[in-house]
Amino acid sequence: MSSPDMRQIERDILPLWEHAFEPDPTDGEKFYLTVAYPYPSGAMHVGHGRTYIAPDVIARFWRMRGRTVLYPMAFHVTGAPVIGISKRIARGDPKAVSLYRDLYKVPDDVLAQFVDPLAIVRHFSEEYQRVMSSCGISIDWRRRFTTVDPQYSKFIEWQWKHLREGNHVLKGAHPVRYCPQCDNPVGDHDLLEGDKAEILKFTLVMFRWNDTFIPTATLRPETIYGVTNLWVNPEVTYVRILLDGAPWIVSREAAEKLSFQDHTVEITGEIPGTDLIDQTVSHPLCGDVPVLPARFVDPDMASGIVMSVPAHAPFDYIALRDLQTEGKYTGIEPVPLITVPGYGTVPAKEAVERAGVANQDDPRMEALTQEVYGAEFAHGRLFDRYGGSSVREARDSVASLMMDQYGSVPMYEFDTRSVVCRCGSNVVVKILHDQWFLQYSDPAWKAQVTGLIGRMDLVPPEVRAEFERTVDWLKDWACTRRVGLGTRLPWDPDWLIEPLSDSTVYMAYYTIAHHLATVSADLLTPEVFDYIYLGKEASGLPEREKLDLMRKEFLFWYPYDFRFSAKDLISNHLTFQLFHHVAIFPEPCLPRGMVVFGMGLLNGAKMSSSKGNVFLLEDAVDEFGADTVRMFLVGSAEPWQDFDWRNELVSSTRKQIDRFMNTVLECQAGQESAGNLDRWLQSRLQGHIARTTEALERFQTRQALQEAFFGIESDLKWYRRRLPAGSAGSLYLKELCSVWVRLLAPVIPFTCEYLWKELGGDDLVSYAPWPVTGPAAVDSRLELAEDLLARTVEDIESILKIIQIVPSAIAIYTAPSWKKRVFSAVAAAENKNTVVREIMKDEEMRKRGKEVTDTVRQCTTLIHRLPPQIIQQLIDDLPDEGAIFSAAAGFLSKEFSVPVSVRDAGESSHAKAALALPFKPAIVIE
RNA sequence: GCGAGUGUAACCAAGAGGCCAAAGGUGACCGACUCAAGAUCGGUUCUCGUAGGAGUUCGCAGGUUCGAUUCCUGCCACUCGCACCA
Repeated sequence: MSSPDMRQIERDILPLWEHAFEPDPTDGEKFYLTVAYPYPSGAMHVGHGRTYIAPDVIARFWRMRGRTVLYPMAFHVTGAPVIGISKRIARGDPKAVSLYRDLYKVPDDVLAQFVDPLAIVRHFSEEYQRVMSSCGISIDWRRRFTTVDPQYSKFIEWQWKHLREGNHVLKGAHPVRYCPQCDNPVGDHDLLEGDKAEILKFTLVMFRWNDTFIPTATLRPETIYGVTNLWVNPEVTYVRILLDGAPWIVSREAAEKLSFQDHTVEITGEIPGTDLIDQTVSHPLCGDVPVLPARFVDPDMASGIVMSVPAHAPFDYIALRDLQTEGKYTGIEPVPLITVPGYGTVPAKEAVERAGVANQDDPRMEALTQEVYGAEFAHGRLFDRYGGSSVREARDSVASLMMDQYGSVPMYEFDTRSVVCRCGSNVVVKILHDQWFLQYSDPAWKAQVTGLIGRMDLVPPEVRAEFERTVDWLKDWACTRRVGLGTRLPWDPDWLIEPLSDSTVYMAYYTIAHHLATVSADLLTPEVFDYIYLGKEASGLPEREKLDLMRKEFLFWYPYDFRFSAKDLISNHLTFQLFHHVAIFPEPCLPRGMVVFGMGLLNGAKMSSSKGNVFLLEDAVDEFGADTVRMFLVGSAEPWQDFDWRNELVSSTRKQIDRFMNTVLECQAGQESAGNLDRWLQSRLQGHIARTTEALERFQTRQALQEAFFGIESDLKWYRRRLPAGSAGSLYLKELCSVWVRLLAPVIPFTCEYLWKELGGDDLVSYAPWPVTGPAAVDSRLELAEDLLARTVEDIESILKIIQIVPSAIAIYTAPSWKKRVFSAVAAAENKNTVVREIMKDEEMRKRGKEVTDTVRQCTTLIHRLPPQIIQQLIDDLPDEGAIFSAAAGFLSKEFSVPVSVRDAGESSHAKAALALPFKPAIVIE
């Protein structure tokens, strides 16, 4: 191939950009965009590539439009994952070693250093910067930092001081999944089994048996009024314990679990379930009830003993019925306490009978329980004698009544069985103490965020609903950890600030990061940051000049204009950062907009490092070239849509870029002076410029490419087709190419930077002015004329295809002037029904009779089929079709290789000539 | 299960009441140029048709309308999130 080598171009261009994108404040307008910084624990794949390339296209676009653009990057290093990784590598875990050595291609000597977690992030942040640069991402690397830099920690301390002063940080207890073996809380990724298990909060209802408490666990404490008995499993041996000194009876499993939930537990003896059966127990809210046997009672569920409400719990009802069919306990009747629409007095009984369930071992019992509980929770009301409130309210109010007055305590339990840690032991629910929370549940704070969201520019607009839901749903967030990398909580240094909570306002840090790097962390007191970010004066501020500089720079950039992130972060990071911004920054510094991205697929399957289904970004750049990767990633789908990387599609993108480059280079050969055709090309170009600009203003990278790449390419195709044989086009093509190269520069900057030089540009295309439309260059009559010609060519082709004769001549008959008058009348008519009458008022027309009414009908159909925009143009000014076709007769002859004549249909007696209509000439092929 | 979103021809994807048999790209097929090509250029790509036309389509089933890919209802399938994890 004669075209220049892409990789060579990249090597030549990269040094020109090395310090090209390091903006300082100016007098002009700024554009500040940020993307969620990466956690550099592995190599970048093409999915990451798009996350940073799509914003780069936007950054480059605004830069060319004259804005001072800031696109910074840093590395999020906080948290526990790399610690786990380094442990696994140190242990020689084959999966981890293979992932890093084989997939991420880490050299052995570097891998050896990975026993230090910081070595991992250090290595991969270098990788990230190198690969991002090789993709042409226009980042200001001066501002790079990591979240464990001492200066950053000082910044976080300042942030948290404000959060605390704003009463957004609270201390409390919190139930977590906990592995007794590892002695640590466990997250989803630490689990072998049960990663979807949720923690449920049961109320332990304290029944009394002599001097001992028998706690029954329930999610529906309000049903206490309908308790008829307790259930114990006769096959289980329960234990007697002293819980915080009080005598209880629970299952052995429950005793262990309770010991993690804020209680001291001492096992003092055993008691077989059978010993409890037929005993009488009591509770102030339901009186004396007997203890009965039931097989369905699971000792590994909560306390292992349950209270029985046969009127409302299908399990209880059927277990009681099972006993009664054996003739036992026939004196017990269900005691209803809730009315619910759709059910009679005893809902559980009805549900069981409707389903025709035979006994308590029926597998459908689970679903029946859900059905009855669901209905009662949604629409049920307690009887008046129990307060008459809705089930929804009563559940909480009865629970707190029990807690306050009847010795109840909560017990946490998973909603699914078998939650197993990676280490193999069973996970329990543990109550962590002294845990700090960000109080996202605070209605006042929520309201501030909701208000902010309402004022923000969200792209695409569909995500607005999801943001609003998220704010609504957000509960308090446990924001401190015991293990991991990160900043210590300033007022409670035993705790580390959790990773999602130390990455919420760092966009403000970027604005001054390069200055902070030159300041000793010791000097960065909260007063210093208060001055820089909030303009608050304090006595004894150090390095006053530097601080003033930083204050000025912060005010120049802030607030950020757009934050970009993938859609999976809506429910945490993207929303958190809004909470933190409203808590700390004044109104003028609050975020302006967010753009939410779709996810990436590889050959139709989800990209996943652990499954090995990834394509590394660096490999992609090596194989296809940076511009190809860029164009594919932003051109195959809009940023918020999911995209699918397929190598064969990427290769064709590469060909498109080659084609573009060759075309631009060839266009330099045009020598003729510009003619009508060039004016047409120029006129069309104005539309492409306008639509490309509009698309990029809306972050529609794909749409922009459609216009700027394929739109212009297809015009050029028509242009060349129209050109006389042997012509290389006119001098105008150079001008067009100058515009074209600039329109594509944000997407394929390497190619365009190279071409810009070839076209004689002095400076970087990255800073060349974005093309603007020239209204004077628009010639809609010319465009209409070419449109007519193209439509006619299509018609001729379609006729030729069908009749399959070798033509010897083609005649084009343009519509006679009276038909033009009919057409205009029909097109402009508001009432299509009376238009015939209007036209017939004309003497001339009346003479033609039926011919006119036929023409009206044909015009109506034709008008219906043409775009309204063209109709408007035709109403304003019908083109001189005779002149258009005569001028193009040479072209048409060349196209179809036969003589082409142009005549007025009015002067022909040919039968087909009568079919001629304005904008749709009759065609006769012989 | 709950919340948000999506479903268009072989594939990706535009269209948001009549401009729609539905842009653009990819792939496939046919030609041209070539010793040759995965390179380039032109054409075709729902079905039927010897005159620019007709017929059947836009996840499925209903409904509103003179008219629906576009609006409403229900169903089905897929994607993301459901928390202490980046």
